[in-house]
Amino acid sequence: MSAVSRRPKTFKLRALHSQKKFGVAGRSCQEVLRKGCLLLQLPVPGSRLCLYEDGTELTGDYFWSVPDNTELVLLTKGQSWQGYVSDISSFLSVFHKPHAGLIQAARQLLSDERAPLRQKLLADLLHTVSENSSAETRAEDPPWFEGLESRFRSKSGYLRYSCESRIRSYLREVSCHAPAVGAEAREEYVRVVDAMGQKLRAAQYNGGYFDRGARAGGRLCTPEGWFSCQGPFDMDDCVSKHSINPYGNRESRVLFSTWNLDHVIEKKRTIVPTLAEAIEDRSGREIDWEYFYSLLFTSENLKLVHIACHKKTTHRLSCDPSRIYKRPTKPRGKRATRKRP
DNA sequence: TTCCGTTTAGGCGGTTCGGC
DNA sequence: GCCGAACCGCCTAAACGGAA
Repeated sequence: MSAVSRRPKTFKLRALHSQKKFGVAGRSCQEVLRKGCLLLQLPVPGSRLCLYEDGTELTGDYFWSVPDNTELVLLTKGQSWQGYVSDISSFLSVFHKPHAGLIQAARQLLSDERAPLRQKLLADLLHTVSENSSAETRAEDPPWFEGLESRFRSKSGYLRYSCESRIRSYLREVSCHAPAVGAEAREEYVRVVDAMGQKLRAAQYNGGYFDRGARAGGRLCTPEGWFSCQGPFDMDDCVSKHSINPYGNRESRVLFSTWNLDHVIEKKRTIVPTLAEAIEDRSGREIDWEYFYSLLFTSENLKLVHIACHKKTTHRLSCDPSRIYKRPTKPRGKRATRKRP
């Protein structure tokens, strides 16, 4: 059947970033394009049609295979359209620096909304855009400090404290294990714990992990205070892309306390018993306590995870046996020889 | 008195293990 | 298989004690 004898194909046509749609019919791509340009008052040279759904360009071959009333976008020279993705992207860009009127409009929508899904989306949206993460002091953002002791005067200071507090509790737990260590090894165990304690104090209990003002590499967040979930202990990444900015508002601050610093190699089941056993069996060798320090207190073995990514099952991971004891230093005067692999 | 570091008590939710 | 106890993984708020 020739194109001339066929019934015209119908489309819903719109210009880029316009919500207004027009019905257009035609027997060829060129005819629809010509009519569309006339209707939308756009130049025909350089213009083209593509599917609203996914941005596929409508060509002559493809013309008759699309269903009637397919939605099209008319693009002029230099314009592009990737489908729904483009809509979501422009929607998000509006919220990057939201206008007060937009927040007001969203609040109004939420107050009238009854559908749970839309309520949830609007509430989440408002929660996110009403953050005041750039504020740092109590004077700049009093609601953020609600319920906190008066001694906390800055957000970074409080979050630093919160991290220090977590790390200190790890040290305490290691220390509490001393009575379980054999009498002969106990003294050495206490000495090792003391050494780790000194190093921790010098590092200010690694409180910088939660401090957005800490140097890059020493913190787990962006300079704005955004933390991303590092995923369960047995995965490289967080599939759900969890993220949070506890500096934003009080609710985020409270919610952040449910995030965990998860030991990849477990503290109580593995690291502490391994350390105790290594000290008991050391027979003259020197414990590499800095290796245990890195496992217990540093991001080398700690993952910041959303509560849903915190797996409480046994991790079944063990310490690296080659790093438990310090390597003996080679005697002076003899040149070290290297074994070929 | 205030500040600050540390300890204690308690909460939640998970797994493991042994008795029935 | 079910149930409860014990244990483990985290966390916070409140209390405590020493220093400024």
